[in-house]
Amino acid sequence: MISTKGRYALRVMLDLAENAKDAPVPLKDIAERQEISKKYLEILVRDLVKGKMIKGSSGKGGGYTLCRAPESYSVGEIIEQMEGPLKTVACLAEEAADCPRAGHCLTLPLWREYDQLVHDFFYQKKLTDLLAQTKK
Amino acid sequence: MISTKGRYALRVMLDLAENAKDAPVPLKDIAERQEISKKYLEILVRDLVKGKMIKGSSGKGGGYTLCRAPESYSVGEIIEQMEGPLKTVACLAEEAADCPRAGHCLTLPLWREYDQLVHDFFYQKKLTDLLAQTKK
DNA sequence: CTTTTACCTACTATGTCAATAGGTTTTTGC
DNA sequence: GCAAAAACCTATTGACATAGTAGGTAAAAG
Repeated sequence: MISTKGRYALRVMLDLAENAKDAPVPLKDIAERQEISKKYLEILVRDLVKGKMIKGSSGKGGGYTLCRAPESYSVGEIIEQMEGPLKTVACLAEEAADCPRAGHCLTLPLWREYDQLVHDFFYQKKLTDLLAQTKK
Repeated sequence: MISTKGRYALRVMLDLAENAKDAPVPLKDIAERQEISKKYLEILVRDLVKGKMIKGSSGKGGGYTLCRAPESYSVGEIIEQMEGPLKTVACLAEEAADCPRAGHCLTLPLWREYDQLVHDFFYQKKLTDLLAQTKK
């Protein structure tokens, strides 16, 4: 399950892409538009800043701006920034690399295939693909 | 993330498919082959029995047997039996059907598409598809 | 009537999620 | 230079799920 962290962060990114004219977008406005507690968004946004996906500027007239062009962000990288590696199954995480059953496990190929499917889906989807719907 | 419940249950089903000759397969044997605590497996197996996927018979010479032909079980139904509805995102669960943002949410179509992808993947995969690898 | 098996109830430690609360620093405009 | 507006920071909480463990009862066969 994709948690609110990832889902809200994606909405923040979309909101920034939509509402960035020239000035930074204050979190207060995003919170109101998205109907999400500003306090909670602060936490999420911090992770986005850490990941160099958005940039914050303090003070009056401040707010957040995207670091790159909207079409360059994949949904996958946003989700991974928020929730950690997009691993669908524990067997495929770093720590499980040494599973003694790996050689003959009947289910491992299935998880690999699934993991690949999910990864490809989210990394080929760009921020602008979601935005397109409104612009018509 | 798919939890151990779903993953272990799938392995139990595969073990049953592989080792069912004529007699029921005791859980003790499955636990040893799969290297999973028998005590924990008892809990998982209970859910499978409840879902009418396998049948248990008590007493000496007892054990578990599949209820249907192995090729008729999809991986999806096994996972859903163990972990509940295969919903990848809270927005798509029953309770969230009344989300006021649904009409103009930019992310909802993405989640729908993802959900469909996952659902199709797991429901088209049959138990026998995983088994095939050994039989060569 | 003993052994083997399934079946049942309860408990627990750990961790994550989804927030809330309250405060500090930075920047700009007046 | 000071007040307002914004980002930024630390800590805490309640609820829930996961991944088991423990100890027992019932049923069936030999």
